[in-house]
Amino acid sequence: MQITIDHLDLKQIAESGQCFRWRELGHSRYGIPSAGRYIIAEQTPDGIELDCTRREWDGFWANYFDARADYGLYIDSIEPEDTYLREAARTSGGIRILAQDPWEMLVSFIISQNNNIPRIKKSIEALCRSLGKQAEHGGIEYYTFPTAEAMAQPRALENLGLGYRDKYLAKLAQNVVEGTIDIHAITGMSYEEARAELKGIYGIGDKVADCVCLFGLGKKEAFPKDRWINRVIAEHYGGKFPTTRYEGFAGVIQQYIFHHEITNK
DNA sequence: ACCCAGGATGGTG
DNA sequence: CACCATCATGGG
Repeated sequence: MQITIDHLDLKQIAESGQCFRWRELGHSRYGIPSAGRYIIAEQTPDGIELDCTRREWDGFWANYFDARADYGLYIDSIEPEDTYLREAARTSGGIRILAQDPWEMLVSFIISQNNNIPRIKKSIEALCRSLGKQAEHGGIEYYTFPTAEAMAQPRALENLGLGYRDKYLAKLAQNVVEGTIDIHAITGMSYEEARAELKGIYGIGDKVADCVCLFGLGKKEAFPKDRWINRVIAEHYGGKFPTTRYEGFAGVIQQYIFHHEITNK
């Protein structure tokens, strides 16, 4: 079905570093898995074309693409004299904050630490291929994201190229299986509560906690600061970014900056 | 061969 | 509080 929507550019989202499992099937055409579902999306002049029903769009994918939010308002709120940010929004204004699976975000962003995006994708692919379940959609074969139970099996995380992060993931998976970590409970928390709870998990600090909040818990006020963002804050904002101006959606602004940086340097 | 990566931890001053 | 070595691995 055809969706008419502005400020949604699949290519920009695919290279925005928030999703690691989109598969490029052709020019501006992607296979997208999420939470046990799968969709094929293609960019059109005034929106996107999806191989799902209206019911599936209304019930799941509209939320996934944050389609009910007005990103024009976010862009228009940018400080007019902030030429750097206006330029970032100009090159990256097609990004939306995807509502992804919290468990997948936890695992993915633990893997992301001190790592580069191509290798993050490879590690996650290896994880899914080894511990996920084989599935098929529209002739495309793929692997689902592994459950905590699968990842908690002894030696399950060996030989996947995860590096030193495997011990964080093993502990996380065990705690989720035991019930020591309750992801559903965290989903129901405020940003501040969820962030504090996430930071208590072995291997999760400020940055990863904010990524999970932003991409997995729908907390658009989260503003993850990685090396790129910190560099921009130092070079363009005198060491302090005015997040209060963008109250409630600073994470959207953060994505414009991040994408603008990694695609132009 | 070298530097770097969507950082976090544990130790030290 | 701030700094700092260390952590696996491989992309560029």
